[in-house]
Amino acid sequence: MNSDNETFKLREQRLEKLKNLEEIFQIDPYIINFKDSNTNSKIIWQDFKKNRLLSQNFHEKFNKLENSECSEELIWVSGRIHSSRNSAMFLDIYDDKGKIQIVTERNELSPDYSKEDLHFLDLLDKGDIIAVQGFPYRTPRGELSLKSKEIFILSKAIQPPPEIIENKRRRLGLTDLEVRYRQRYLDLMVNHEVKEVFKKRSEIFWNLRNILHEKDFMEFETPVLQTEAGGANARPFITHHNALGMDLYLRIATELHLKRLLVGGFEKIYEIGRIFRNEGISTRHNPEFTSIEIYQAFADYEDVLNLTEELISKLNEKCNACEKITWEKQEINLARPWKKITMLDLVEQITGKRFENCNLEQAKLWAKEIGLNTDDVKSIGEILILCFEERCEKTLIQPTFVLSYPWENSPLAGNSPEEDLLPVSNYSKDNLPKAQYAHRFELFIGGKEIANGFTEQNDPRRQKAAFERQNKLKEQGDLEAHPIDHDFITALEFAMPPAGGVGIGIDRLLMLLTNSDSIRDVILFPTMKPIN
RNA sequence: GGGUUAUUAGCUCAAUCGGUAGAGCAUCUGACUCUUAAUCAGCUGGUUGCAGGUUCGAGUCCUGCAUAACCCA
Repeated sequence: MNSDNETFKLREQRLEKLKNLEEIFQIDPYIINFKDSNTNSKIIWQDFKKNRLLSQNFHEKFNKLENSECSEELIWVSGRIHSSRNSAMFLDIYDDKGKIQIVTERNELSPDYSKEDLHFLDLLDKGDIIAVQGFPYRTPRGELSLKSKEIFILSKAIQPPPEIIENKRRRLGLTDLEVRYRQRYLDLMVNHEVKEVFKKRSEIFWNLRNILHEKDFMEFETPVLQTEAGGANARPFITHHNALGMDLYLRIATELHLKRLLVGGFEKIYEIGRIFRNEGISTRHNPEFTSIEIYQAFADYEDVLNLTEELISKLNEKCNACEKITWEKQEINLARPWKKITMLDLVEQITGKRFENCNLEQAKLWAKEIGLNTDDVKSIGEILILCFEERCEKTLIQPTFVLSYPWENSPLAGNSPEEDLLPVSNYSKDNLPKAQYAHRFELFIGGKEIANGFTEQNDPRRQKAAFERQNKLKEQGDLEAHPIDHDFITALEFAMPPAGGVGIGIDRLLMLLTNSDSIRDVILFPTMKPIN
């Protein structure tokens, strides 16, 4: 990352060793470069590929060896040198599954390993990737090791790795967050628990697909490049298509295309995909993140609510031993069934105000009593949402489904008000509909939104009205308001079956399941500003 | 967008009131065929994030910039 003298020197030292390997030992330190004429290297490489044992299998297979006992079976292992003790007599190498100690005996390696007062073992460095052929052997002190017969450098490290954690009490390893995120390979190389988090990430994706597959859901991919970015309220990224000579948006949701598939006749579908939202970066927000959206035809929000509960419970079973887990120092109990409460009741519980059977003036007065600014608010529903977001969300530590959202911020959900059928121009400040509730839920755990689902709006007239209302907000300067998607309205006009849909933020779910405080700890390469 | 804090050797960190830039580990050289944080001896290693300013003198004080973390909107 920098070009300091010391870094340069360490690099030069290693390049010198590399040169010695090449010139004195006639070894290519990147073994795949062997010449076709070099049959020896070719045979070694083929034999290694065929007979390599992973550390896990090595330990299982030879676990029975007694202290000082040496097996007669000749095997191959490989990995990165993490530590070298006693002039390379003991090398700890790590492969994907764990550690193997290599025991080398200088004098017993063939004469080829010593030339011109140089010993091959002295040209090995921490960070090098080597292959070792040898005999399984348990040292007198009791560590299962491999006694080397042949050692080959597969790939020489020109830069030293960061300090490797050997002992959690004393060594800190790589702690610089910037280096950990910018050069994640170093983080993975030396911080074993980081690797565990990302193994869990991979397993969760696998399990998610597996569970849905068993329920007859099909996975599809819909476009990332779109002429209108819809399906959510968020600012999109803009990109440019050269040949078409036009700007395109990166998607902010997968929703509207998946619902087109419901119109087409698929009944149980989902997409796991990358979503891009042009907003701030924080411990809970990365500009690109991964969501899963699931749609089920001839169903409603209750069906996908139950599916959500089942999915998250099962995923937790797969990666944690217990239903009681810890997140951000809070104990969270994922035992089912999870709490369900309407937004109206919840706001009443927390603030003592029930925003029902009242006019807008009264509602504003109550909101003011709670200490909320209602200057820009135009309806009771919006006040309710404000109270919920400002006063209630953070209190939802245990899994809670919040039900019945005001239609104002649910433009794609079913059960929109009758007034939606009126032309938009009929709305005026004094003629806004009273609060009415969409068939919608959001799941909160640890005070954070994890999932959002609803019965899908399938009335093209009401959907169009909702879009037009959003578009009006857009014209008034709301950058996150939903654009009108005429093509989607057309699709609805061909009739979409009643359906339930849910979206789950997978990165946040992973934060929960892996007890991570920052979204950057569950995303391999989080978005970072370039240096300079 | 606003506020707070941080940035010193390859790594992890010290440096009192503004007064010679320091340690451990790593690297390197050697000893030892011994280990598991191996050990022992020795040598290296610095434009203190960058650019200015104040001062006899700045790692330390001031201004700006860069990056990051945390908090707020």
